[in-house]
Amino acid sequence: MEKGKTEIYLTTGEFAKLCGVNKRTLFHYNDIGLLKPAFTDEKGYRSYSHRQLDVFLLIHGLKELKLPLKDVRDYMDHRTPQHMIDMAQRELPHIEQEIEKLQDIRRMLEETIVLAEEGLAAKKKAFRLEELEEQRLIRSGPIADGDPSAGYLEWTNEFRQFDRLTQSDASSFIGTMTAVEELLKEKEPTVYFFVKTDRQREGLATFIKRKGRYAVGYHHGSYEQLDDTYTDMLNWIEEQGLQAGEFSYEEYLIDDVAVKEEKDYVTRLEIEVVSFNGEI
Amino acid sequence: MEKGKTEIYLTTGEFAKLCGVNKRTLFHYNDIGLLKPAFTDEKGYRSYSHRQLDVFLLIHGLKELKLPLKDVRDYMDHRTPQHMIDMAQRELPHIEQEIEKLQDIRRMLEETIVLAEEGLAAKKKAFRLEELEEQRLIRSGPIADGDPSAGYLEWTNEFRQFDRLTQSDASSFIGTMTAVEELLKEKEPTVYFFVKTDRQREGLATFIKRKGRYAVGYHHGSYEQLDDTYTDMLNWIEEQGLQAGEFSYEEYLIDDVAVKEEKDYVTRLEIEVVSFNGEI
DNA sequence: GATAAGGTATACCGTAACCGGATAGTCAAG
DNA sequence: CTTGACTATCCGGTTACGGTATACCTTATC
Repeated sequence: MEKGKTEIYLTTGEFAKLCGVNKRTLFHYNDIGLLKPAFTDEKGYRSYSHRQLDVFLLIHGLKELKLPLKDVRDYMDHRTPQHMIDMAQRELPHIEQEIEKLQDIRRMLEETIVLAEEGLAAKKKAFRLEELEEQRLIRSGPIADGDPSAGYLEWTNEFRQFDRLTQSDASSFIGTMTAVEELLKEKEPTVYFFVKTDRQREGLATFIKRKGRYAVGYHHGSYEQLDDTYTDMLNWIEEQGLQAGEFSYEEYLIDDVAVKEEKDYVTRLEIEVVSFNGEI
Repeated sequence: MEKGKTEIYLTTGEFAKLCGVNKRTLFHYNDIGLLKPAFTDEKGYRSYSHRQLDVFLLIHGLKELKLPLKDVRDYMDHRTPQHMIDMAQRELPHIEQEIEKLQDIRRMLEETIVLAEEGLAAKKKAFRLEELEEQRLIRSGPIADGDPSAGYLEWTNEFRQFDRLTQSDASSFIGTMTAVEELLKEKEPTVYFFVKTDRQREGLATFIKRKGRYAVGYHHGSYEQLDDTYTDMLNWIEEQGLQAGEFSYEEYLIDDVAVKEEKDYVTRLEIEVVSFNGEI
């Protein structure tokens, strides 16, 4: 029909299949003036050129990068090779961001699995000693009793602000630590929030959790009863001829994320331990 | 207030900021029963627990993986540690897929830039000789004159089907090749579509574009006039005391994707070249 | 050449996942 | 005790589609 070069024309259905989308999507793109068929015959039947696949793929890719179709259309309306180059160079960094976001999600899911598995395997009141490695923590300031949310918000703001600049390898899950001597006092103990991290971070308060022996146990159920398990653990430490060290740590293995009821929560407790002679 | 462990409560605005989303999103999640504040006071004021951030991040992450919120809610309604583990393990492969999709888009944008830049730099009718490396192509069958779309559709179907299994390092852009001897005949020449690839692929017809000397030139404008440029190029080859080889190749540097009008298209033409004695 | 199967365009309505604005109530600081 | 900044609720709007009904068109088949 055409005298020029090979041009292949497809019906809406064929082209939609080629693009891997619903036919309605192509109608929609036509309606908003984003991608029109190469031509439409007198009966209203549309014909897309095979070359328009590239255009569709570009649109589809930009949409994947969260560009609103309106913006894509604005580009398409004024497209020139230079605009194209500029736009592509503007968008390339967004791809990296999106990939890093996905990697964060992957880390979260992987960690969630690990925590949930440890929680499922946790035996009640079975305390033990473990040699733990040094661990770098990003730690909040002490959470005051009066207005705890102020300190928390301040810390998370700092933290997440930082997090958005330099991509984090930090765990997404928050734990808490407490001075052991405050654990069983009448008044509320001073606690610190932390997340684990691998790297040193300039400008964020980090804290080194000491390498050494820890008593490890699991608390099952509501956080209200944590004190009981702490008491049991401290007694157990004494029975072993040992002495509690400076800090205790809590990690929430199974919580809101994995179960609905508080009674099913599982929390991992660690208490630093020293021998009676005071050595670590 | 609470006698148990440190629990921090935040207003909707604070929690929204912590989550990095609009406050309305939290209302929405409440409305659809996905994430409810830890409690609501008698005046309707909501309080979210700081621990609910994890729940929000899980929801947000799953949404990023294109899981409908309805499905997320179904999970949340029946969450158990085992369901959580199963779900996370189901979703992890999707993350890889999403990442690969983004990498495909990156390749497309990068290639688009390269092509557009070459197109912008292309001088009209300035032919030259280039030594080109061997290039592996995934090539369609000959596109018949009678019903060209049949062959094209068959090929792209094979190709894209294959593409979805083994992740491609193929270029997204399609070129064409033609036997030189058919170029200037009266009837339509037989053309083949191709995409460049690096790897060998079992089960897909590949073709090796020969290493060697090529005459290279650019055609500006509509594809209807390609014949003219081909004629000029073939004449030029003769003037150089050379002879055209077996195949010619077309790559579309600037087309629909980068400009609106056919007159601004730029196409790169390559014609295989041999010396008069018949050597390559 | 009639028919049936399947494909097409138009029109209208519905959906998911929000966002914005108006209104009215609430709270904290000076 | 007022002022400014927050809060909840209600209503409607937005984006990017998807479903369905209707009527028309095309192709393969008998």
